[in-house]
Amino acid sequence: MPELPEVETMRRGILSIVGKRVVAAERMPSPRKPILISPTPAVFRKRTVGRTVAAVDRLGKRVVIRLEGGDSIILEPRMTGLVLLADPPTTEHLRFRLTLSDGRTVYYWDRRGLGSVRLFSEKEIAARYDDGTLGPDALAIKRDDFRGRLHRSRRAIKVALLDQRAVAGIGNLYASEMLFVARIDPRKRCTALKKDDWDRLYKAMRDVLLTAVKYEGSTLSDGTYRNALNKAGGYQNHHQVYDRAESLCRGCETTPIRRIVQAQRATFYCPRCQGPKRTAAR
DNA sequence: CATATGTCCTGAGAGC
DNA sequence: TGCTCTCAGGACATAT
Repeated sequence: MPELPEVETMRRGILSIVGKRVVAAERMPSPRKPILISPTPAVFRKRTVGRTVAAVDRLGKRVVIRLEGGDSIILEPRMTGLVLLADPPTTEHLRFRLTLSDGRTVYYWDRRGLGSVRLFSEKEIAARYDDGTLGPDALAIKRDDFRGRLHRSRRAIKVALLDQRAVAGIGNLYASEMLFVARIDPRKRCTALKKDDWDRLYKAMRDVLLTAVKYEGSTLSDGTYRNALNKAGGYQNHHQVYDRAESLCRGCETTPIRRIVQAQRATFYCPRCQGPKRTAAR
C-alpha cells in the first residue's frame, strides 16, 4: 500500500535517471486484465523516446517522471504497484518499462493491477491536480493550513486524514500511526479537536512520515512493497499500532491494541493511550 | 456543498 | 488435499 513514505522512497530510488535519455517505452503483455496505460502505444513512444529526463518528482502518492519538453510520465502504484530499477519480483505482473540511454531500465510492476502509467502534458497535469482535487503535500503543508483544512469537518479524524483533497500523501497505515503518536482517538470528530490536538497531530504527522521515509517505508507481511532496488522497507519494525490488533500497546504496555473499521477501512489504536482520560496517564 | 458508499483487482489465509 | 469465501485499501464514480 504505497503511501507518501513508500512513494517518496520510489522517487529517490530512481532519481539517478535524471539527465538520461529515453530509448524505449513499452507496455508489457499482460496475462490478465491490462492496467491503464495512456495514451496509445504509438503516441506514448512518440512523445517520450528521445526525450531527456528533467526531474523525478512526487505528487501525493504518485511518481512523476518529468521530461524535457513538458510531458510527464505519472506512475500511480495504488495498492501493489512498484517502481523499480532492479529486476521485478516476477515477470508475470510486469506492466511497463522505460529503457534509458545508459542501458538501465525503469520497471513498473503491479500484482493487482489497480495502478496506472499515464503520460500527461503540463496542461493536463494542471487541469487534473491543480483544481483542488489534490491538497498540499503532507510534508509541505504549514501547521495552520493543516488545521484550517480539516477542523470544520464533521468526519472522524482518521477518516478525514485519508482525504487527499485536504492533505496529500496520508494513507490508511500512517493515519493510524500518527494518531497514536499524537495520542488522539481516531473516532473523534475533527470539530471536537482543540488547537493543542491539531498542533500535536501536525508534529506527529511530520515525525511519523519523515521517520518512515528514513526507513524506506513499510513492507507488510505480504512482502509486496519493495524499494527501487527490490529491497524491503524497514518501518514496519517501528509500527506502534498498525496490524498489531490484540498485541500489547508499546506505549502503556498494559492494553491490547484494538482494531475497528471506519469508512470500510481498518483502524488500529490503543484505547488507553488514545482514550478520553489520556491526561491522567502522565 | 460535504459526506458516504460501491467498484476495481489478485493472492493469502480461513474454514470446511 | 482442494474447494469456496473473505479481505486487504489506493483513487474515483456515483449516490445521498
